[in-house]
Amino acid sequence: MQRSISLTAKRLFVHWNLQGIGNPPTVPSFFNLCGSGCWERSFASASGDYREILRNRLSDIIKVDDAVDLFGDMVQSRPLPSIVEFNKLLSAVAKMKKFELVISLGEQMQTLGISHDLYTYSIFINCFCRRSQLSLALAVLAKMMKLGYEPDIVTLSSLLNGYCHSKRISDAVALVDQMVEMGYKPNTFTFTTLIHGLFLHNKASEAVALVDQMVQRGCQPDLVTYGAVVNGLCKRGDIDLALNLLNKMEAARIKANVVIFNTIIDSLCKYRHVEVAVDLFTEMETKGIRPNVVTYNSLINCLCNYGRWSDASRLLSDMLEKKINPNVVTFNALIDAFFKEGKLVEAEKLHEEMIQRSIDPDTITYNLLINGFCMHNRLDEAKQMFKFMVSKDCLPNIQTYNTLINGFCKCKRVEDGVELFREMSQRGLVGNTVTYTTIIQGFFQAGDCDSAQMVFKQMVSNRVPTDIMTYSILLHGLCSYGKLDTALVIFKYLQKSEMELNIVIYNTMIEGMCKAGKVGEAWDLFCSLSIKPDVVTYNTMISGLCSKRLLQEADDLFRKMKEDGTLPNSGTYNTLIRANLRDCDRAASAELIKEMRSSGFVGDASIISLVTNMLHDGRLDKSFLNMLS
DNA sequence: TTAGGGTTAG
Repeated sequence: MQRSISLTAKRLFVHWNLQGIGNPPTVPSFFNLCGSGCWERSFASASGDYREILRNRLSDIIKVDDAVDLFGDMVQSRPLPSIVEFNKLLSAVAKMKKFELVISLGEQMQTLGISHDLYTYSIFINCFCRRSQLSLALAVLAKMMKLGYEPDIVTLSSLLNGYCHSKRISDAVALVDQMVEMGYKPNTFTFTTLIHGLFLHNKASEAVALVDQMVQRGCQPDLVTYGAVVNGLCKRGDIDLALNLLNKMEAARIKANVVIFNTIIDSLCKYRHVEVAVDLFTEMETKGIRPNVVTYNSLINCLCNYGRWSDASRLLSDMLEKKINPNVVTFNALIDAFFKEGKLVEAEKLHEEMIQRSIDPDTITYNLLINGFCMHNRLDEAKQMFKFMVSKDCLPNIQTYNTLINGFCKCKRVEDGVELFREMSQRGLVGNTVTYTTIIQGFFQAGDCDSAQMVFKQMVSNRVPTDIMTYSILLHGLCSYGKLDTALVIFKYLQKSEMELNIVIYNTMIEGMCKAGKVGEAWDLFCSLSIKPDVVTYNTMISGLCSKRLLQEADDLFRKMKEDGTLPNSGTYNTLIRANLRDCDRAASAELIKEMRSSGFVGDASIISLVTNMLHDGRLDKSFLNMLS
């Protein structure tokens, strides 16, 4: 028996070496064995009372501080508690996800000469794996095996988790196969870990297939397995598959819990299937699963986003009736919704109500309030709220500053925005892509092209990542200030880069070229588009052609646009009508006006004044004006 | 005594 175990261990090493891991790294010093056996004093001599107290304290650990205190007492008590008690403590800390603390306590144990056992090592391996320190986990495993401890299915499942979290999904899959070959029997933990890993690496179909394979391999998926799969599917928007799983669970007599329902309901909300979400909400109640505050928050938020106020308010009362207390998330969703509806007073009242209900507003609450005021150009109130936030010891984060900076920039107060940027940096917050992009836009809007370009240069030299928004704002700014050549240099660089260009960028360049009179170049770019033009692209190009009096070409493009399924808008018609009027083509103009009117659009101010002028000098007759109104 | 998943707000 003993012989077969050590043989297995050896094969395991061969396996890892074959996988190219090489020799496991050196074990951290604290894992070196010292004084083995000498601390293996049992609790036999300790009084029953003491053991009872220790057992109670171990099972009562709720906070990290409790655990640390208990550890201090344990290492001081004589005789020392057994390794079993220490393991229980470490396990409790690991469950709080304080993996670093677990490692540090292990280090202290080693210093004190308390040696580890298989369970202790398994806990460490788990901690290193959860922290994505796979090499350290492997080092502990190597040490452990050197000491004669054979990894069990738990140890290996932890390690599997490490592979899954370390971009080594194919190695993870291979590890499970290897485990089977070596006589380990994968259980629900093993499979669930791998399924979760597959989702993490975007291998959803493999993950779903593995659920069925589990059954074939004599392993029934449990609630946790289904939870992992439902979550993975919902995140990708595969909600139908997630709903199918609910049925599968029912068939397997596994009762879904509220979190699983919440996950699906929230996805349904996000993917705009509100009615299905509400139905599922009713269904869970009939199935005896009580919705909680999260369920209500998802639905209320979604209904508010759709402007379905009465439905949202009905749910809110329903929630209160059922004695489910709204929390900070509920209030945040409502505050946001009120601001978006322009109900500033109501939003502020909600903030007051939170305080009355002793629900502490958090950073998100303040960010929403600040953003709400900024959206409605109430900069002073926004700034006041910012000060209030700071006075309440709620630390502003990068988003708080970005919101305020954006508010000031939109009001053409870019200098105030820059001042905030300085303040932010003094607080140790580093500007991100949004911060720089906002300020670049602010300078352009304030007419300061040079400063905008300077900020962009600074952004690049500070290695702040640029994104598609940065470039659309930069190119748009440069083009509108007549710096087409500079814009072209950047645009050509972008075309060669990895960045996936969107239609907005192309629209900007086509517009810039047309405005600079280079309609031919714009046309070439338009013809070379590898993505679908949108209504703005067509309008810009049509307008460019019209500016060169290429009315036939503009009309051809107008037809092509409709053939391609792009609906013309008010801008399309107005551009074409204006051009045809200027060209004195009354018949074409009249035709277009008719079509425009039947599509529900009207002539804009420039058309009206153009027609009026033409009436005065006799180029048009009165019937034209009648057609327009 | 060791291992697995998951929900809400900007």
